[in-house]
Amino acid sequence: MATIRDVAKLAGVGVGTVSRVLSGKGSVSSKTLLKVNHAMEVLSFKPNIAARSLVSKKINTIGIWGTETSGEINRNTLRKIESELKPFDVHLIFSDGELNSKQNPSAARDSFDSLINKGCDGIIIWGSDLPAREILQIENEFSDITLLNNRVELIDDKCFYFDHYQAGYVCGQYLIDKGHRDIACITGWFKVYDGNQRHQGFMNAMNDNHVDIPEELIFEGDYTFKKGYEGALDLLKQDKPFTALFCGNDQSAMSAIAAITGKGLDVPNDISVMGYDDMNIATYTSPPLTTVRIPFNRMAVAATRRLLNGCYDLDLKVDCDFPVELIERKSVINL
Amino acid sequence: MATIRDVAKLAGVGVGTVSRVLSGKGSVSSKTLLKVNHAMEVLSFKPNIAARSLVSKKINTIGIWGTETSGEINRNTLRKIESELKPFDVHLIFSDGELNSKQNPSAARDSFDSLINKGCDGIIIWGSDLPAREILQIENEFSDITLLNNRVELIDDKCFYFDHYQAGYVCGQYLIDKGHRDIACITGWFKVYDGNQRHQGFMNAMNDNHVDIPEELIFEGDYTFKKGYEGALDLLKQDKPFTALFCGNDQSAMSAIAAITGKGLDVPNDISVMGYDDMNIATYTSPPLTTVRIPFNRMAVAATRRLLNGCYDLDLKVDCDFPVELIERKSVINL
DNA sequence: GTCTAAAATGGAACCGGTTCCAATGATATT
DNA sequence: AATATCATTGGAACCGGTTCCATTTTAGAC
Repeated sequence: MATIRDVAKLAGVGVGTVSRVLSGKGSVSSKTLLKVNHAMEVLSFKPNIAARSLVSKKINTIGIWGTETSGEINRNTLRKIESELKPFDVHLIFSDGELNSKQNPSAARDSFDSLINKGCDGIIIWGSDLPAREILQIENEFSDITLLNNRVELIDDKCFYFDHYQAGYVCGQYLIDKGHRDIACITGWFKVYDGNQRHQGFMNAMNDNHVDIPEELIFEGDYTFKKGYEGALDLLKQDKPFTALFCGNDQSAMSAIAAITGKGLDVPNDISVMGYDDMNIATYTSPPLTTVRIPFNRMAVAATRRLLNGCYDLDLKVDCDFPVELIERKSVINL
Repeated sequence: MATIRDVAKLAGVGVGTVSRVLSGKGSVSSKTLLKVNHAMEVLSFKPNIAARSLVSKKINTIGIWGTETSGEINRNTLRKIESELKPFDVHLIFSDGELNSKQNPSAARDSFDSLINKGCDGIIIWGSDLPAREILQIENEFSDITLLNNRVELIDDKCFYFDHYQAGYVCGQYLIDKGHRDIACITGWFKVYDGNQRHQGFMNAMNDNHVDIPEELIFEGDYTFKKGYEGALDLLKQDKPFTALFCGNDQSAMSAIAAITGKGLDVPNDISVMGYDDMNIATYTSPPLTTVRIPFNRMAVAATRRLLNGCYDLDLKVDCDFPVELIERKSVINL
C-alpha cells in the first residue's frame, strides 16, 4: 500500500502538499495539483483510515443500539439511516440488543459498551430498553447520542419520538366511529414507552366514548407473531363476545387473524381486526390490514441528522413533524 | 482521554510495560500488573482504536454487501453473523445494495467500494448481484472475501451456497407425492443464482414424473409481496385450472394466498400453496404455510468463520453441511 | 558467593495521516 | 526598482498505540 510519502516523493513535492490536495483545503497551484493527482493514480493511493482517525479523533462511524433494530419496518428504517450517512462517508455499526436484553439487562449493557469501546463518534439508541437513569449517565460521559422512539426528560432535544398516545387514541376513535362497542385488544409490551402510550391513548378514546372494555378482553402481548396468535385464541375462549380487535402491531394482528380464521370465524365479518405499523405485507394479507402508519423513517432521519450535527459539527436541517396516518383497508367493517 | 503514556507515568513504568499488560502477551511481574491495572482504573483508560489499527493494519470490522441483506430471514441471519463476530471484537458494517443495485449497477459497485474504502478487513458478498467477472477481480485485489448464497467457479472454497436445485426438486416431488398434477408456479428472480437453480430443480422433478406445466402457468416473480399477489391473479385468469401453486419464497406465497382468498377460493381446499424459506410468520398465516427451510444461518456462520480465519489468521471450524428440511403445515393437501 | 539463563523492563522508532509554521515565490503597489 | 501582500510550499512534530532491542533484575544451579 502506497503512503502519502510515496506519493509526495513520486510527485516531487512535500507531504503537506499531498495532504492539502487530499483534503481540498489550503491552496495548491494547478500545476502541483496535476502532478499529485497523477502520482496518486499511478500508485493507486488510498488514504489509510486509521492514520486519519488517529489525528482527527473521528472514526466516521456511528453505532445503533436497541432491540428495535429487528423486524421489517425497522430494517427499512435502518436503510434510511444509512442513506443519510452515506454523503458524509459515515458508516453504521449495529450492536443488537434483542438477542439478550429482554432477559438479561447486563448483557444489554455489554452490547452497548461494545459500541462505545469501538469508539463510535455517536450512538443512536432505539427504543426504551435502557432505563432512563442509565441513558442519562451515558449521555453524561459520552455526549453524542440521540434517542429514537423513546423519551427521556432532561435531554428532550435529543429525543425523537412519536405521539403514540394520540395514535392509539385515533385507533380507538376509529373503531367506535365504525360502530363497534364490544372491543378487545392484544396490547404491545407495557414495559416499553410506546406500547404503554398507545394503550393509554386507546383506552382514553374508549373512556371518552363511554365504552367499557372488560379486563378479560385485554391481553398483554409483546409484538410477536406468537403472542398475537395465542392472544387471539385466549380472547376467543373468554365468555365475552367482541366485534373488533385492536392489536399492538401488524405482526400480532396478522397472527391474530390466522388464529381467528383457524377457529372458523371470518375477518372482518365476524370480527374486525386493526393493526398498527403498516408493514409492507399489510397490503397483501387476507383481508388487507387496516392499520396506522408510523413515520419511523422521518423520525429516524431527524434523529440521524441531529446526531450528525452533533458529531461532525454540521448544520443539517432537522424536520420534527411526525404525522399519524390511518390506512383503511379491509380488515375493519362498519357495523 | 488518558493515553498509554499517562498510565505509564502514573504507574511508574514504561509504555512498553503498559502495552504488555494490555495485550496479555510478553511477561509482566504480578506486582507491576497490579500497579498498571490500578492506574488504568484510576484514569479510566480506554485504548484508542485508531492508534491500534494504525499499527496492526486491522480495523476489526468486516463489511457485508448485497441486496439480500433485507427482509426478515436475512435480518435473523445478520444477527447470527454478528454473534459470530462478537467474541473477536469484530464489528459488522453494511452497505446496502438493494436501494440501487437492481436498477443501477454502477451505484451497486459504488456502495461496494464504500466498504473497501472504509478499509474493512474482509467482506461478505451476499447473493449474486455482482457479475462473476467483477467478483473475481475484487478477489484478486482484495483477497479477503467470502460469498454467501452464490457460487463462482475458481474460488469455490470461498463460496457458501445451498443446493437450491435439490431443494426445488424436493418441493416438486412433494407436490406430486401429494397427488397434484395440475401445478402452477410463481418463480423467483431468474437472474439470480438461487432463483434459477430452484426453478430448474422443480421443473426437473416435474419432468422425471412426466408432469407437464404449460407455459401460461409459470409466472416470473421477483420474491416481493407485490409480484406474488399479481402473479396469483394472473395465473387465475388463465384458462388452465390448477390444484397446486409453488412459490419462489414465502413472501410471494403469502400474498398469493391473499389474492386467491380474495377471489373467493379457499387455500388449501381449492388450491394448495407451497412456500420456500420458512419465515417466522409462516407458522401464523392462514392457513399455516407448508414450506422448505433453508439453513441460511448455518451457511452464514460458515461464510463468516471462513472469513475470520482468513482475516485474522484464526483456525475456526467451518461446518459445511447445509441440509434441506421440508416443513409440512396446512397449506398443501393430499388430493 | 558466583555464574548463567530467563524473566522483566524502559524507551526509541514506527505506523500514515494532519497541522502548523517558517520559508519561498509571485503579484501588485508606489 | 523596491516593497508589501498573499499564495504556495516543505517538513518537523504530533496523534496513541505496538514492537523490538538493549538493559536490568531475578531465580536457579553449583
